[in-house]
Amino acid sequence: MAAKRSKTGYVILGLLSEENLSGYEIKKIVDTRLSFFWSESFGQIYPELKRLAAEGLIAVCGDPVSMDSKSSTQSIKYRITGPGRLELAEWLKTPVEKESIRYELLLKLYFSNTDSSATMLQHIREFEINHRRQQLLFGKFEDQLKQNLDVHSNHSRILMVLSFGQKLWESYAEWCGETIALLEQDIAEQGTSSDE
Amino acid sequence: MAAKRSKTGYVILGLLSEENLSGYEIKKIVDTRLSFFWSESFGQIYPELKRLAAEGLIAVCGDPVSMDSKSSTQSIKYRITGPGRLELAEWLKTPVEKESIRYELLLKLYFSNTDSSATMLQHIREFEINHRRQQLLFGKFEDQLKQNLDVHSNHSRILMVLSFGQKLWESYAEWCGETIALLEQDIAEQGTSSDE
DNA sequence: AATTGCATGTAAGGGGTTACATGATTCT
DNA sequence: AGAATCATGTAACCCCTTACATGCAATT
Repeated sequence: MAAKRSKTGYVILGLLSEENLSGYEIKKIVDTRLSFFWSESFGQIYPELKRLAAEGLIAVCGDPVSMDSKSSTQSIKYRITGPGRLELAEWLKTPVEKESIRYELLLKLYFSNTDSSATMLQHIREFEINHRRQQLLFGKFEDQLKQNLDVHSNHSRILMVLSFGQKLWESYAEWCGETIALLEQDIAEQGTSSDE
Repeated sequence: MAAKRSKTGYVILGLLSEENLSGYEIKKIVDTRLSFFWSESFGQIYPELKRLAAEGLIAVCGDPVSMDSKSSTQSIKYRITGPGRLELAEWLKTPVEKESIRYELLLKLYFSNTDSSATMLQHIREFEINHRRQQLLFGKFEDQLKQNLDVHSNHSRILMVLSFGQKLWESYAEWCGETIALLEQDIAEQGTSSDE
């Protein structure tokens, strides 16, 4: 248990605990499988990979056997080490820090007034579209996961995470529907007075 | 419409658009009324107040009436200016940036496996407790708001924001209940089958 | 008189995004 | 050959939190 490290480090350890990956692949996975509750950028991943390697928690895959399929010569694959697994396990035990969530949409809505109904309507519609896209992905992920339950040893945990996302996104959808209706009503009532 | 400023600036402008406030009061309001979807720290607020004042978007309340008495010797109240209101209105129109949400709880759950069920159970119970506390506040806020509908001109908007929070927190509660049950089941099964 | 709370402020540092730079590989 | 994509890496910058410092006010 080294000094407090950034969350990025644990994401890397966590993903490497399942399979050997390159920085690029890690980024891709985060952007797809974890995207609805996490994000990382290259600017964090690559330096952190070097840091973790320097600490001996991960190591470059030197084995020529893993060069099988389509892996290219320039891609640097890492594997997790014993100390790395320990570090990951240790982190899992530490209390979860309070998440600080910031919804700019709510901020705008909070400070808006009746004469900006049209604008807010537009914002919420956009919010709805973006999130509906993600909502569709949940179904796909779930199907994929249930098809090969044996690939990931922790598939039940992943299903729990997915369930969290589904519930949240359902809330989003519900709220969007209701709020859009309210705003449209606002606009209709306002129809008599001046508007842009 | 000055250069792109931090969100803090708009929070300040938004709150000042309703009433004159000091930095300390702004912090208190954010920590209560906005806390479930936003946060600010003094380190952001005070410098931003000065920046906004320098740009002429807000100004120190120089009310000579309250200066003579001892009421406001140390507290510096600000008011929004005409340009400030314009800037706020301008920002309301700009598209909402994609929120980047990070749930460390989900990260841990995602990387956990069957032999850390007890730990995860603990994490989720803590999550449940923390969020149930907030959930109780929603009711209070709603009551307060409905009692004095005339105080805030934009009470309907605030109700929309509250509704968002309520739906989200209901999802949290629901998910916690289900997931805790699953984990308890895991642990029970693991207890009977001695070891692996 | 001393402690606690109110209120403003600053400095350090971390965490994270963005933009840029550089090659290699693959596709057309 | 040229374009697009893959892949690694770095540097600058920004936002934000934390910790600290200060002084006034009210309380005990």
